[in-house]
Amino acid sequence: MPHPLISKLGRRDRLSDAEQQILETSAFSVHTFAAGEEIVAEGSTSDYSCLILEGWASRNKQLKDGRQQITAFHILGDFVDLHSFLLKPMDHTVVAITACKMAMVKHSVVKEITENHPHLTRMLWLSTLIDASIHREWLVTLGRLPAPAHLAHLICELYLRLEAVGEAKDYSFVFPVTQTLLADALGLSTVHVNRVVQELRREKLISWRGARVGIPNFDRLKLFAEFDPTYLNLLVEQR
Amino acid sequence: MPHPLISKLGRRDRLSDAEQQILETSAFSVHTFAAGEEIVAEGSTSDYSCLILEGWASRNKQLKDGRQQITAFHILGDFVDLHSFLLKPMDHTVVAITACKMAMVKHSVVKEITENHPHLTRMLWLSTLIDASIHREWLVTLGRLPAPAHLAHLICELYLRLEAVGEAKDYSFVFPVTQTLLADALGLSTVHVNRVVQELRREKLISWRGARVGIPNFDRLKLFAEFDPTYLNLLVEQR
DNA sequence: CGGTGGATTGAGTGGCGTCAACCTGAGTGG
DNA sequence: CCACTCAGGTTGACGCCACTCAATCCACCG
Repeated sequence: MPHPLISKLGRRDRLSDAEQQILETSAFSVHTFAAGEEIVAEGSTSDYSCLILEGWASRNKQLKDGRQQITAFHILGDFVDLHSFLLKPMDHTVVAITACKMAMVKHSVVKEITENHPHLTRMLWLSTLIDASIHREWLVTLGRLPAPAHLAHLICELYLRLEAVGEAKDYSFVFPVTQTLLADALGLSTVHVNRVVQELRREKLISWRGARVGIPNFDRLKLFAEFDPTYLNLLVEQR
Repeated sequence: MPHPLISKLGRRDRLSDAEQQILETSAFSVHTFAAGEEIVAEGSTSDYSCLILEGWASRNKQLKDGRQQITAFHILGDFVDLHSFLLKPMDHTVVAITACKMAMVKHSVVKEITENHPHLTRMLWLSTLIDASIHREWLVTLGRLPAPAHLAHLICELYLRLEAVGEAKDYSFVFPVTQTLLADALGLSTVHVNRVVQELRREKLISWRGARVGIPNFDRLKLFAEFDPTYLNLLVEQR
């Protein structure tokens, strides 16, 4: 199987063989983390970044009273904390949602890429820009959409992102997130998330049994969520 | 006076004389925009980016019903849409809040920097990473803080950012934003913003007369807002 | 001196929070 | 094979934060 970051970036621009080669050999080791385990601590300064080979992770920011906000969900091929290459110290925690296999890449290797491989540098830069673009979309859905549309929007996004890396098809995917975590991502209470999930089920906008989410009619869900996939930059361009 | 982007980046790492020279000569022209004018349209694909030399701008995303969410405020030295260098098409609008003087930089110039000036490339990358870090902090304040703390947090952030580019001192700054715009940034209604502003005034956490905001006791405001400036990356580091 | 954008206020409503209980299914150990 | 545990999902009662609608006030300006 192809390297997940190569597939992910390859959806946005063509990578040369040499560039693919560099990415394939960039990791110095592969670590496994258990579900719930902290992968990167807030306030830490590391000299490597983590790329997901398997599993789901999230970026969390804690408040003083113990509540938290999830600012991103990450899946196969995501370079979760690539920004820690330049941003120090980390402004948030990275937590494994499921068991995760992560490729660890030294910052010195990233730095070497920026010194000698301008196009590949731009592609890595791009991947952090897409993260930022998703942050902006989340700001809109969090700030302005009612809770049901907000959840629907998140499901549209995750489906397309998963589909782009081959982890979803036929409008169905494995969603290993509890309603409690979902509440932290949507800025809601657990109780209200539960009611909103039931509403979407009742309206036949989604099905969700166990860990599997299904979307009976993607266009209807998109319309309901005012979802426009432009911000995911899923087009091949010269970059 | 020094070039504002040089001051901004210089707060995060040392720039060589050659790098400063490149930034100073990077603009192909300077444009002026009137207050309220659209600087960059959503959905457009331009071949240049804009750097603020004077004034305030915002990034806006519209909903179908005409409501909008502001995802960022930008001030002197901010490279507002540098990400459009790699991200196409634009996922949001850029609007002038006040009259704005903008330096226009061709993407071909940025690309040339990525080909030949790795450290400067990293510094430009850094500036987009700081934007993303601010987005994440906004997600937390929007999702989890009550409205008064949310507003207080925004005021702490803007004060420090303005102070870092010499546009604020002595805990006072010009804030040329109407309560309507503030509502769009905070994800609130105009009416409620008004009540929240009055609450902060009543509690003597801020003063706000005309366009000038004052902070009588920054530590109290920080505490009230749970504000921690780490995410602004205002420290000089090797990057 | 009327027009206009922005700030302010009041009344009524509803989305979402909190608290507290209860249900369900998967895993575990006797 | 069944009692027990426990995480996660579900439900009800009740209250508040923030919304909508609508009016009014104020400063500035042509």
